[in-house]
Amino acid sequence: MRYHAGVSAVDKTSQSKPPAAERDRRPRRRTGGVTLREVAELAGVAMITASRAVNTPELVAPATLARVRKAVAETGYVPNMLAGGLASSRSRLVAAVVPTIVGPVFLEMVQSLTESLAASGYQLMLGQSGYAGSREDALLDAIIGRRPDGIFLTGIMHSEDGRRRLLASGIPVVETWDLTPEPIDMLIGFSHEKIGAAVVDHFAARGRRRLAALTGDDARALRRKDGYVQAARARGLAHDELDGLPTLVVRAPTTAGSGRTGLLDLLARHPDVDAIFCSSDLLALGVLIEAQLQGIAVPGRLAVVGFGDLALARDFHPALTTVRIDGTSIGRLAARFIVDRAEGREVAQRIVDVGFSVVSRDST
Amino acid sequence: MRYHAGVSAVDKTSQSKPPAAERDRRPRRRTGGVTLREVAELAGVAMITASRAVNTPELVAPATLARVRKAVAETGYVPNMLAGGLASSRSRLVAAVVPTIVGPVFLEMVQSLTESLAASGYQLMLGQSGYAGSREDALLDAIIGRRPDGIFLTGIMHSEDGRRRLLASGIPVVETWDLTPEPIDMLIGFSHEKIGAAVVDHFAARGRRRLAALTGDDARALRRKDGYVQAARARGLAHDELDGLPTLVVRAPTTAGSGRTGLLDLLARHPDVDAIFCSSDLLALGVLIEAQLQGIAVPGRLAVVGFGDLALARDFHPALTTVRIDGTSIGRLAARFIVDRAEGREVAQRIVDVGFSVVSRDST
DNA sequence: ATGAAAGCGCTAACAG
DNA sequence: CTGTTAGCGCTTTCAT
Repeated sequence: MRYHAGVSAVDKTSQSKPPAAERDRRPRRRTGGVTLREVAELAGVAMITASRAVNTPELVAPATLARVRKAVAETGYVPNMLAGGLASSRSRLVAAVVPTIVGPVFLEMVQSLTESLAASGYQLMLGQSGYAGSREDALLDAIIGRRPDGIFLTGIMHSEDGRRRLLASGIPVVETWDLTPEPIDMLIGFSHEKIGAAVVDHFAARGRRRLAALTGDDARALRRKDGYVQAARARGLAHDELDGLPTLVVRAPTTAGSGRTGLLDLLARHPDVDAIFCSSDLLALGVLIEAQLQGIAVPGRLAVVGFGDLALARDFHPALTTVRIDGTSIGRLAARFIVDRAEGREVAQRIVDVGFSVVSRDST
Repeated sequence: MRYHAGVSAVDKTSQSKPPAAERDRRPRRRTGGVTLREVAELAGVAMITASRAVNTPELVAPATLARVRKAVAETGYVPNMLAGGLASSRSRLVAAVVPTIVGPVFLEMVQSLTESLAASGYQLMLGQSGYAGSREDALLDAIIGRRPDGIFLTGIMHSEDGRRRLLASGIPVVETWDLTPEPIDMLIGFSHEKIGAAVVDHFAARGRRRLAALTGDDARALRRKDGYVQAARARGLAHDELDGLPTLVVRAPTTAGSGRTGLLDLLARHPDVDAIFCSSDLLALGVLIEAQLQGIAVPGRLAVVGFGDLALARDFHPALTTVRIDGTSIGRLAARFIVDRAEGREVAQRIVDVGFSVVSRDST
């Protein structure tokens, strides 16, 4: 349509008022949405007043507020939070990093985090690092570049470089799902070693003497296994010839399929095993499925404990004894920590051990 | 008080001197990070050149590029994408709305979407609408306000108001997981009715005559059930006295627990049922568990079909026949659509029916 | 290939 | 309670 004049035509722009759209002088992009300026003009107030009406209505006189609200409704104004975030250094964005979203263990946590944040007007950005943590570093730049008001990490950040960059960014960080004496910033976790020990207690209390472990090969699962083996040794439950316990390590992410084959493997090598601690409920479910198929009575001849407390663990037959982590609490607490920080409040307790529970059901 | 005391958390590379540090005129906040200006100064180029070196290195002379890169490395500069997004109207953020992240059906899709987007430098924002869709409207403002480069919707946006706002925002939208002749913008889906019909075919081909349905009460599951009942009627498989089929509707989200009680309910009322279509794999797994407990042979006396193709469906015994949706493809395709749009390319086909497949296993 | 100027849309700092 | 002013950090436009 319009040919961009732009050339010649000196046009000193006596910038008095918006010229009648007759000639565009310096064409600059306009995103095209309704802006606060238009709302303010329509309401007959200054931009900042319109801004206050939207963000802190309690600071605005009722009559003014009503006029601005009317203008907002008429124009369909939606605040540009990118601009707002830039001006105020508050993006109201929180980044979460999970190894993978598939695989049910972290879901409850992410769900609770999303909801709690949404309730405070924050939005979640999701990043997947992969179990290997390979993408973690690239993710970090993508995340820090968005200047989120908080970063939620599943697990501890081990890479020195990652820690440094996170620290340098000045963004509040919550590490979760593990414990360490030196978190980057805040920490909400539990002890994987203690879980292993608690499972040994559970088995021992039920008279099991021949413990075994079936575990995924990710770092935290292996630490649970180590805690389990240690505790078994301490109780004199270790196999002497093994200098430990019969253990089978399978590739993460774990599946019921590897649980099924894992059981067969384990029994082939150690037929007298009478208790298995699995590093995930899926693995444990696989063990239960295969045990049933093989006519191995659970809990009669074999006791099984899982990890994660899937909904299915309760509904299975036999119902699965498992270790429960309260993901909902972790998510909610993390959201509170981050929002508190973002709004300038001090977080009283920076390291929280949320613990775990062994949910005793029919499989033991 | 070690971290985040306000601005500078680490020693900022002994930068020579912030110019004109003494003549403070009007104090204004500084977010405290390294900015492009500092990089440019250190490299001895204009800001815009530094910007080009970072974003479009092919437009910059090699020597200049090297100097800028060095400055970036020395300062630890991370571009502020909020500022960049504001200036360029390209946030490189994509919003995804799912009913819930818990409940495994959408996960595969979200995972694939996240990864595909990340590969193109885009980040996912996650929003949960709840099955009722109640929060959908509030979510919409939160999303539009962030000016994402694309919006991914699980399901069709039905609310007129929502459609209007989405349209008005001018943001590319991908609706998924369903079909409609009039999508807001782009659509990647499949027919729930046809799924119901395909399951009837599957049962009929295996000689089943007494079909039943066990279904969650969310809209799409009910449409699958309707397609199922219609097709059964068309084949003369309907119960005359019921004017349809034995059907039990349970509250979403569905669980194995409701599958177990559902089976008992259904059989109590219709003992002759020989095939059940469940609206989710979890429900179907519950049916399998309870059937085994009751000594009902599957598939001998009862055939069972699920929906979603959980990993566990394959590993169960008997392995579960189920309807598979290729969430990975949907996610990948959606990412491509959105990125193409964001980068100004035209999307050739705006409506895609990805279909589904009935994965035949031992439960039928 | 590089640069100067002019904002993107909004809010923090002061005044009144 | 309302307004003025000056940017947040970056990229676009136009000009070398």
